[in-house]
Amino acid sequence: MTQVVTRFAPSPTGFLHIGGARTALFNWLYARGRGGRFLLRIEDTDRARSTPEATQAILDGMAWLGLDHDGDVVSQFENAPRHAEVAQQLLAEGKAYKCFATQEEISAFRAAAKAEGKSTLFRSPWRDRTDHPDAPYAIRIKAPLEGETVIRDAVQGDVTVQNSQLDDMILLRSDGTPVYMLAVVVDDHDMGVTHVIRGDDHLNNAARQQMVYDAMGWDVPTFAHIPLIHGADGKKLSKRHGALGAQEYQVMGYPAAGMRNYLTRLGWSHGDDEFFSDAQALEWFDLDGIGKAPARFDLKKLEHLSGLHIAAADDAALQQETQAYLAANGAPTLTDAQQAGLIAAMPFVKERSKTFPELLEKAHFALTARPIVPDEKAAKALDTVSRGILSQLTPHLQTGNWTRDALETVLNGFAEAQGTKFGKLAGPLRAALAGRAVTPSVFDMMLVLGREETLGRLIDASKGDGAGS
RNA sequence: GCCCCGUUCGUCUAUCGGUUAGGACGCCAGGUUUUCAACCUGGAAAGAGGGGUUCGAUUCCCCUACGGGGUACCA
Repeated sequence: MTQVVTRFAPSPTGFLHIGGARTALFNWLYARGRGGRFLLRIEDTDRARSTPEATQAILDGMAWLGLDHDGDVVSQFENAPRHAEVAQQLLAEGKAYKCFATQEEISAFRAAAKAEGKSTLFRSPWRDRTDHPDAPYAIRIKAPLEGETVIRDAVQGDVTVQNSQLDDMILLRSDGTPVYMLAVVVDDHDMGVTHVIRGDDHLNNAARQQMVYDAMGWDVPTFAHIPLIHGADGKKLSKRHGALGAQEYQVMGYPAAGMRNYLTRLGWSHGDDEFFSDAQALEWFDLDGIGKAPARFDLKKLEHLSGLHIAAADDAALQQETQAYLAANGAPTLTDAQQAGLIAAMPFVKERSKTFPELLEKAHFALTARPIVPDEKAAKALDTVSRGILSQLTPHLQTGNWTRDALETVLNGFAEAQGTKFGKLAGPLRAALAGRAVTPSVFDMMLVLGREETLGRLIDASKGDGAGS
């Protein structure tokens, strides 16, 4: 049993696309779940469109998602000499030939063929000629004219393409540079890639690529062409569907674990399992669980899974990720006091938040120092009557144990004495302690804050300090 | 134009000839409740259309429709 080797091979022409992120994730899952290797190759042969910034953006996106690769990042462009060498070998073996047709001739042919409604497949007249002129030439593969090529795809099944539908593709351009179709095959072979998991936009091309494998006598890797992700309207994902870049989801505050879970489940299934850990995904992921139909991106479900992952995550890890979220947004870093407050509040805020901005909002009480400035909704809860009640309550909290049970006894007793229920007290208390209307339980906040801070805030509020009234 | 692929609730999906077509998100109605989140109970909601094959089709085959992809000296 040979070791599984997968690879992710993006073109560095922009950020890490959400679809690309999923492709990378599938490759990562497949390799890592089997003790294999996951490689990264940048397809930068298009010099005009490739930029170092884009490469970095892809690396950053993968880092956010926790998709670590093995070995160095491979530059396809740097392998150009090797690609040319393969083309020359094929030429020497008579499996490829020199084509002197100019691009003008070819496009003129195609235009004419199209006008007549005939096949635009270009049949080079140079395939069998030996009377070569002294002129620039491209190297074309000598593809079989008859028969069929079948791609044994792990997701799509056997896909048969008639060889008559394929022409002799160019291997090396007349300027000596290799074409992508040659480069992928050579690189994948040289890198020892055993499983090519990629978008199904490459499915048809796989037939042409297979011809190169065959001509070189190389083993064809296992292909798995996965359907692309579509937008909510079923059309190809584009700008109008919202965020396309994987990292935009980090900026919006989704946890990487939630994103991994969601993306894994999008177009792949393991029975009815919806919410799972990385360990489970690694154990369960397999090619035959991948669907053949394109899936639509659903933000609501991502949000739901994100909430479950935040709730299940380790406090310290969440602390780190929350700060990374802040950094990704260019927000000021947390002070030491805020960090301490956040970690103390974490157990109570994580189970009620779906995203980091929501978590931060609910942790506001632990991130802010006196005097607490209430927001609009909180201010409404701190009217004159409420402030009066809070000032009456304060003395009751100056003695006794500072435990949940003790506090419940005090507050419920106080409410009863006031002829009301604790529910009526909660609003003003919440507003006084957090300056917000949406927070964790008031008891939890009091415990996090401690007696001194709690009393200070209650006194502030009952005096109207910071309330702006 | 030609070629390839796809099509189960609004969405993600299960089903691998025989099920009251299951689950999840979302939605609706209740419940719980100190806000939010979570949670509990119940509900509405699907096999694109048409032909076959078969005792029996969501499942196998064909056609149509719709969607996607490919058809470059782009990647």
